Amino acid sequence: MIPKVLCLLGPTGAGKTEAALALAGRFDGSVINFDSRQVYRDLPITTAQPSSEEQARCPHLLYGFLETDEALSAWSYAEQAKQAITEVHAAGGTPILVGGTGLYLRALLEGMSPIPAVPEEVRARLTEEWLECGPEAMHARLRAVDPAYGARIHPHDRQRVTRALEVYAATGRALTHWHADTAGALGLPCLKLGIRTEKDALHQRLARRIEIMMERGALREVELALAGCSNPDAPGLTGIGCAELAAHLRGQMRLVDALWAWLGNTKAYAKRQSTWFKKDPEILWFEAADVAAMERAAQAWLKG
RNA sequence: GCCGAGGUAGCUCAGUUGGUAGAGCAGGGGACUGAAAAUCCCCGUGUCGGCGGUUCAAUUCCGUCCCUCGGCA
Repeated sequence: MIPKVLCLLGPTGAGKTEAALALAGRFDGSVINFDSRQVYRDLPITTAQPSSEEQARCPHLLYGFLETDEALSAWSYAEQAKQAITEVHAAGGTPILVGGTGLYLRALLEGMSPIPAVPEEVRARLTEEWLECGPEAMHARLRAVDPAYGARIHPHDRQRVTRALEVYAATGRALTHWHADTAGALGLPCLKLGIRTEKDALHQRLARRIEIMMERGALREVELALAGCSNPDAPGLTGIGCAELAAHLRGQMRLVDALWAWLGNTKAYAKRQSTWFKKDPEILWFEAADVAAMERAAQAWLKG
């Protein structure tokens, strides 16, 4: 039997955690994370992971399980999330996906192209070449091997240009060809519930949330994470808030400026998330506080 | 009161050897297939402090006034 999955999504700070607990209580749910930063063990405060009290109220999976210097690819995330869904379903619970990383959710529900893992040294070499040759030359190389993708991607988009080139270097196939195939889609029935918040209200919540994080020891948390990690560019340290506090701890920024930058970057991130989710016609949108309406929608769908 | 330094975009500032001005941040919109809280793209008329003067033309030069910040009294 194929598990029915609930999904709760929306921009950061919209109130997903509270709504998730309500849904979990109602439908015997287990919460499965799809947020790319809440996976880091040493940064629970800065990444706004549910507190231990909240996590005690129902099973929580895929939170805080990675070391700061470990990266999590979308593919790898999707594999682990599938496993988690299977486990929850086998135990008779309702899987509830909660998070805000659109790419991870897409990878899980719709699959990705079955591209083999690219050796680390290939990526390292291309990153170096980017620095040596510059964006225009690298983009010209991309257009030569994959004109279609080159036309879609801006020359300055370092991450995508080097990614396309590393896939070509490692597999001899253009990314456009790979994208014609997808694999790993589960065909899961999934009800997507979106939390929408009025912008000014969201911005106030985000500002308040930063204050709370500071009260809970965000600065100390980042200090310890930095101390415990030899790589200053580690994936876990690139999260919003962490990067700004790290700059302050290194003496590059006054604390007030770091907090201000943190808020600004969080707002911009919330906007990027909204832009991503806006394009998904499957999402049913709800006002932040209207948990009852979400429960009704979920109830009707789970029965139907 | 005197001597300096300033007053230009919401903020911090650049600039125009005279031809009505542009960066960063903030704000708005968008892209997105294994780094995604990542990585990128697009969007700038503002009495250039007020008023006079010189000039074909002043935000720019001159005068004067107002305001801010230092220093000296």
